[in-house]
Amino acid sequence: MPEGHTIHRLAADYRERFGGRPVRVSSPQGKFADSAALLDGTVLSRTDAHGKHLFLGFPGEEWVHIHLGLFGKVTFGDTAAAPAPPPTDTVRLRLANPESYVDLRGPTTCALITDAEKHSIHDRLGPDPLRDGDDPARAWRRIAKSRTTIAALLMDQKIVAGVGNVYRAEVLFRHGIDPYRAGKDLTEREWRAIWDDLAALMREGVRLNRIDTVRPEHTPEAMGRPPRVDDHGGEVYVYRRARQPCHVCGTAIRTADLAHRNLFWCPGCQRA
DNA sequence: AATGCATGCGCAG
DNA sequence: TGCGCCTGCATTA
Repeated sequence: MPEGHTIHRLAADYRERFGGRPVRVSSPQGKFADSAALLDGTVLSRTDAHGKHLFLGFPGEEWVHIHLGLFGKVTFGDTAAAPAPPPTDTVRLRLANPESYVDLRGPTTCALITDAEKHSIHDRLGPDPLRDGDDPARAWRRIAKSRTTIAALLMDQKIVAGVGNVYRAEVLFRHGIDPYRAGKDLTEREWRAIWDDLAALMREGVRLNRIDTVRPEHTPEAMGRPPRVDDHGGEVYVYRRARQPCHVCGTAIRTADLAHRNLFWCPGCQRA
């Protein structure tokens, strides 16, 4: 689940269901129990998201800092009709009010932090295409002088915040860029196009709560092919499609290990 | 039952 | 560069 769009969507959903009124806070699994007890019964005042970091604001300038990592999951439920299910022993954090509950499992981070600590997290993150006013030029200054591959740079949260393995693969495909090209060999125009595209794709991701990257002219209907939905729930060009034919040119999609993550690309459409 | 794998990241060396 | 950490699911035996 978790790339930046998921986190921004969660910030909105937590705020909508729990914002502005007292909330029950607990940690059935125990690792957040002390902090949960401090927060229990207080008001969730605001939420924020930057890249893959989620922040839940409580009185006294305190925040719950959540990072889902690779496995973290969040489940919302309605309790107006039926009571919330008993929390299992893996629920790190549960918020509840009379209408709703939300369970957090398996996060890399769930910690109570100060406003100053939150600021230092923002400081070490790059601009986020989903944050209004974030400046792509900040990322460009670093990309333009880097010998690192653009595939690695896009995953570096200090450079750009919120891009994960799916958006990385898909946006490079959409712009016909070889993932192994060095950052310094991109043009500023290419970078701006990537940034603008990420902003649009990720906004759509927030709205639909899934990742779709296939342009209208390449949908199965437009190309006269049978319908498809990739098994992670969206429609994509290359992500997890190793050895399958490219939807556009038919070349077999390639995969390689890049810093312990699977990279996918079409050697036909993405040339050096 | 055991294994492998996943949309992530921080740390040691 | 490799390792550990968080969990659930699908696949293999």
